[in-house]
Amino acid sequence: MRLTRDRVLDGAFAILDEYGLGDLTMRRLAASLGIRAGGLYWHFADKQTLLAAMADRVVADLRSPENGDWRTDLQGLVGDFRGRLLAHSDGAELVAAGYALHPGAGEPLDTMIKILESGGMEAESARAAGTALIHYVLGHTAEVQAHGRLRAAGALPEPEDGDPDPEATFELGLALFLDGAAHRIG
Amino acid sequence: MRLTRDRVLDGAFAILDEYGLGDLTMRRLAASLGIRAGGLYWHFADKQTLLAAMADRVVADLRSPENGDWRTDLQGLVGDFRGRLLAHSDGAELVAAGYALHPGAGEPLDTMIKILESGGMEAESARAAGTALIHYVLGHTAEVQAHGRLRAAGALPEPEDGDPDPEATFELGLALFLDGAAHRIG
DNA sequence: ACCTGAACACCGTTCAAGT
DNA sequence: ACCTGAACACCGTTCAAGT
Repeated sequence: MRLTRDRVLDGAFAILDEYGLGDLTMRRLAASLGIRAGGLYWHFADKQTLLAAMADRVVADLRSPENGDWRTDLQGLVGDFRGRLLAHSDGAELVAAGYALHPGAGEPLDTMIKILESGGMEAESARAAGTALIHYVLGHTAEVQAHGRLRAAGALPEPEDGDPDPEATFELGLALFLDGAAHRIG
Repeated sequence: MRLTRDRVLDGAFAILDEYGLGDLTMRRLAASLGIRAGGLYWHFADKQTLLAAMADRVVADLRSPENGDWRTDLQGLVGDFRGRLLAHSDGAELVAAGYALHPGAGEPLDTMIKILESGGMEAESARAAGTALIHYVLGHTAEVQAHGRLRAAGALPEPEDGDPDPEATFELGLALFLDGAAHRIG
C-alpha cells in the first residue's frame, strides 16, 4: 500500500514514543515504513517540515473553554496543553522546536490572549502574558521529560523522598503567574 | 603550542558567535584549532560535556546584588542573566540545553531563591518562582535569537512597524511575574 | 601528555531512473 | 504518482600508534 502524509506521521510518532526524539531519524523512519530514506522526501520537503507537522498534531484541537471565569478557563487550557505535551516522549521539546518556526504557532497563544482579554486585560499585556505562560509550560515540561529520559538511561538518580514534586512545583509557578495576571487586570 | 581546555572553549565560542550552534561541530572546531577531531577527545569526554562547559562559562560569575529591595535585586539579576545569553549567538539555546543535565545549574536559580526568600517568600514558593522565571527568560530569549537567525537567513520577514517589540514584551512578562511574586509575599 | 591516522557506524538530502 | 538505488557531503566517537 502506498503511503500518505498521515501514515508517515503515525510511524514518526511510533518511533518518538518508543525511542525518543534523538532516535527519530529519516532513515529509521523510512525503514519502519518499509521504504528507503529518499522516499520520505516525496511526502515531506525535509525533516524540519516533518517535525513541524508532528508538533502541529500534538497541539491540534485544543479545547477553548468558555466558562466566563478567565482564571478557570486559563487553568483548563494550560492543563490541556500540558497534557498534550506529556502524552508523547519529548513532546515539549518537539513543540518548542517547532515554535521557533511559525512564531505565534496559533493554537494555544491566541486562545490564551482571548481568555485574558475576556477577563479585562489590555491587548498588549495579554499578548505578553500569553507568551510568558507558554514559555513557562514548555520549559518546565521539557525539563521534566528530559529528566525522565536521563533517569531511564541511568544518567540521573531516582528521586528521593525529600526533593520537590515537579507537579506541585508546576502548579505553584502557574498560581504565581495567575496572581500576576489578576493584579494586572485589577 | 599544545592546547588547553580553555583554549578549546575559546575556539568553540568563536565558531558559535560567527556561525551559530548548528555549525559548531567537533570536526570544524578541531580544524579551526589546527588539530584532528579525535584530538578533542583528550580535552573533553564528548560533545555534550564541551557544550555544558560552554554553558557554564556563559553564566559564570553572575552578579548577586544585595540592595535590600528584592524586586530591584531580582530585576537586576534577570537583566544580567539575559544579557549574558544575548552576548552569544544561540546563547539561550546553549544554556537551556545544558540546563537539562545538571538540574539546578546552580548559578542563577540559587541566587533568585535567596532574593525571593530575603523578600519574605516561603522556601517552596521561592523555588517554584525561580524555576518559572528561568524558564521564562530562557524561552523568551531563545525565541528572540531563533527569529534573529531565521531573519538573517531570509527565512523570516523583517519586522514591520506595527508588530510588538520583543524587548517591551519581555519587560511586560517580567513585570507580570514580579507582581505575582509580590502578591505571594503579601 | 597530547595528538594523528584511520576507521566505524551512522546522518540528511538529492536525483536520475524505475514502475 | 510514488518510490528505488546510489551517491554526496557530512556527522560523533574510538583507538592503536606516533612523538
